[in-house]
Amino acid sequence: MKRKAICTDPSWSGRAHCSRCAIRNRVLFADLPVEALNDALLVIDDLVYAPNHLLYRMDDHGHAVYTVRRGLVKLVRYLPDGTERIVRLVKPGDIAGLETLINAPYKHTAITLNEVAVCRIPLSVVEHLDLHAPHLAQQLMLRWQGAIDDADRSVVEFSTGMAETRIANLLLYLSSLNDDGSGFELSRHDMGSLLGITTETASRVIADFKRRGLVTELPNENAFRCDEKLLAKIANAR
Amino acid sequence: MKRKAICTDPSWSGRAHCSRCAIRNRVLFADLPVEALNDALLVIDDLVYAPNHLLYRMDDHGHAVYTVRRGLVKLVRYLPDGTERIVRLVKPGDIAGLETLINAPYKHTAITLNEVAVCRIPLSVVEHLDLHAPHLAQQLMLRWQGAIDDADRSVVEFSTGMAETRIANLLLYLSSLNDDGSGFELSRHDMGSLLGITTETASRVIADFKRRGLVTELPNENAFRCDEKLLAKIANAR
DNA sequence: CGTAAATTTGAATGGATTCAAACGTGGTGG
DNA sequence: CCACCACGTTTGAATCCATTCAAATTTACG
Repeated sequence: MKRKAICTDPSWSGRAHCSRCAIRNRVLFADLPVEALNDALLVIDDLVYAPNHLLYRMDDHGHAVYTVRRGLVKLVRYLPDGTERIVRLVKPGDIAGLETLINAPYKHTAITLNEVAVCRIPLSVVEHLDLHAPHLAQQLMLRWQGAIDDADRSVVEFSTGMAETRIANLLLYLSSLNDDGSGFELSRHDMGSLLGITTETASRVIADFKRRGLVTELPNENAFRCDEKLLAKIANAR
Repeated sequence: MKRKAICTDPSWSGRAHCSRCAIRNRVLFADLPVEALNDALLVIDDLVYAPNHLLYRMDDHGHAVYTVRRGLVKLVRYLPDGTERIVRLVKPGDIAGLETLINAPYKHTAITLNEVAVCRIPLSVVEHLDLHAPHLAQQLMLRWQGAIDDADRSVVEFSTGMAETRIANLLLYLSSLNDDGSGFELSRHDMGSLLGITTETASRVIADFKRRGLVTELPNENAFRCDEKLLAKIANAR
């Protein structure tokens, strides 16, 4: 049961996020006849997933990309011993599964961390638009570069130095994502597998930060209010 | 003093590597009038740099991308304390400085590791070709995805687990690059800053590998012959 | 041949992991 | 409503691994 094209439905509540969408943005919109756009967007699904839901699995060859509208998605690889390593996080405005555009199978397993709202865009839509709207290539380049930036951050900020430094960098990053201070909480386990440290170490450092007043817990579970000045000091120490 | 367009000079010795070039490949070649191509390629420089030469510096806004024809280039970030962290390696066929295509300043400092041969391609050439040869977009996507693959590798294989595991993964990767076993040697210091460990630890592990017969030194300096079976065992252990 | 740089090795320290147990919280069923 | 269980977090103690600082050794190079 396919719903109607959400992007062209003025009553759709997710409309506010479209300006961040690689497909439906001002530049692209201007180029295309409205009917053609509507045709293409008709098959875009808007989906809301519960936390810990599998979006796609590594090595599957998918036929869709996912633009995240709300929440966080983790891209993970499984190490030879079975433990999971989070390669990077996909935040609102990012696209997961870009590799399908070059006809490669998914290179990670994608799992929601929070309640996540995504637009599922079939490969055929992107290819169709690519022919009729050259500007899409530029938009896609932006997303691609964004993925590289995030990957680089995983190396430099999240996988380098002492556990304290990594946690501080992570907290600063997460709080840079949310203006209001909600929606981007990670379990100690996920922190660990994103930072390349154990769950216990993540817990110890966070507990220590709380005692030192660097972070204060919000009524919201696992949400923090961060003292950005002091955290930055830790992140840049040594 | 500009030399003539190397790509169109049949006597050029680097011609064999052109098939791996994003700009000058079969698909692209077929689409374009020869004269237009020659015009565009005229300003492409082929350059050979000594080891440890700076290609570009982070935060500079450049007007060129570099396709590597021979050798290895390291992309580094400098940590707050001044130490360098290698984010990833650029190998033959890869492009360094892709971020200039979205008009962003360079996101790393690029330094040659070996004697490196590159083609320096001005941004204007790429943009010019982009208009006249739509297939270039697909080629660029491939390079972009390649960069992401390498960044992911930096996280999963080079920044995760014990020092032994990381070194084993690195040696396997390096030996997968060279069929003949030459050209891709790293100093202990560079190994360390790529793997997120100290120079001493890198040295200790390599020395241990040599004693255990996992690698044997070649007359070539810092070049190894690896026992891939045994190294894979170490990389997948635990 | 002699000096600078890179590699190797040693010993002590420090930090993270491991294994274990205690604690808190949410949800289920009696 | 409470007892109980499952699950995530916290804490502890011992061990292991990597770092640090230092020195010895080798290699590169003028």
